[in-house]
Amino acid sequence: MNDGNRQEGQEGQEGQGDQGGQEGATAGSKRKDVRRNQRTLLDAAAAVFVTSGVEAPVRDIAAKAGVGVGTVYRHFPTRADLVIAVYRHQVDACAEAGPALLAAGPTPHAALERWADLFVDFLVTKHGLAGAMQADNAGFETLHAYFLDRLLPVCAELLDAAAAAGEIRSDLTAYQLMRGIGNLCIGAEADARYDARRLVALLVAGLRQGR
Amino acid sequence: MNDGNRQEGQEGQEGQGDQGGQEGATAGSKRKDVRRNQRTLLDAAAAVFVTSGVEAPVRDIAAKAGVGVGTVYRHFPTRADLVIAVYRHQVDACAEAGPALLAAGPTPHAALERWADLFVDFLVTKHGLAGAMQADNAGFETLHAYFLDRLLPVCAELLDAAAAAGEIRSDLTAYQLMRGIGNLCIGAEADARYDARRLVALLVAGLRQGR
DNA sequence: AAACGATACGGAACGCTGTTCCGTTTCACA
DNA sequence: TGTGAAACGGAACAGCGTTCCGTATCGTTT
Repeated sequence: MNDGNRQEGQEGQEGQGDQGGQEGATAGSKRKDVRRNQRTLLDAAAAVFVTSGVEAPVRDIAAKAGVGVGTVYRHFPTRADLVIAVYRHQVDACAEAGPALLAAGPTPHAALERWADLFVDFLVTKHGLAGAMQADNAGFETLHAYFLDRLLPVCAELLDAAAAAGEIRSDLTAYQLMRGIGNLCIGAEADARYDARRLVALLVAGLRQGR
Repeated sequence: MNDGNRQEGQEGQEGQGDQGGQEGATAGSKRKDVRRNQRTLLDAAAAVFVTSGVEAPVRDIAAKAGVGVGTVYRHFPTRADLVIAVYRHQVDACAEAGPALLAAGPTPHAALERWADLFVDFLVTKHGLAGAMQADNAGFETLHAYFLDRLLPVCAELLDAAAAAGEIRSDLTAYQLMRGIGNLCIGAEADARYDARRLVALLVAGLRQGR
């Protein structure tokens, strides 16, 4: 689970459905230079995110890609759009893992535990992503919205299943749980003394109390 | 290297002990204007923190106090020192509440729950404090260190007592719990759908599992 | 009281951000 | 091959934290 990103699949994202909509600028262009820059930019961003975190200066990404900053903003109107584009399929994979775990796991609560671990692993391996995903983070609202759109239904499904099975108390919203998990992951990659995974496990365990 | 020559020898009180640290830089000055500005600055900062959060621009604080930015930095070498000075008393109160709750509460775990509530209430009512307290937050290391210095022993005491009483698992460090609580409070004040107190309670409840 | 030396003062200036703007270049199509 | 539309680069703008330094003020000394 180390590398993860790379361009793997960026070229594959044909962008047919694209419910997010913000991808309009970078869909299928007639011009070759546009497509090339788009791809170069995504590769450069992925590389810079790994070394400098998702809050790396836009100029760094532009430099790494060998383009001007204007080009970055033309392709990705906001930094969040760039982050989304880079991590889109990993988020999707996380979303798709939900139902699979629910079907496979011994109990809904076990599935929830595993799904949480998956989500945590994703967040902590992307330098600064958890922090950037914060709701109040100016300029990253789109990122926050994307995570919610994609993962909230999955989280709700797991939560509902566990509640229906009588395993957990049913009065915590999926939104609260998602934010709790996301918050617990903030800064985890920079602090060896802190184990986000552990705390998230504790939180999920806490859901069982007084079921 | 560039020409960033510092001239030392101005701040004469560096070796002065002052460990627990009253006010950081400017304790008892001979000059009247110094003391006056110090006070004005603290009042202004407190007011601005309430309205704009602890990450408010230094210029705003200076303007509110009617002084130049240079004055702010002379009194409080870093923004974190200003934040610490403003909230010191409340942090101290929180630290002192720990042993009191332990003595009063029915069980150590109940005391831990109440203390966590106290800490959460403090954090969420100070706009942005939880985020600023983050370890990786550049320029706020001092703040992080102060919270740790002050509250970690208290948290450890509560945790140890609960563990000794057999109420909780004993393999979570006080540091991890503190960071977990702090993290869960991030952005709580800006999001009505999110209830940090609730999630922290869940986390603390999770400590009981498998005791 | 007046002059003096120390030091605090204000705010311009610096370096670093994200973002916008626009003159110039490149591309696809005719 | 010509041409117009679109993308390009990067200078420019705005806003941040922080530093620097000439000037103003203070407490002391004569």
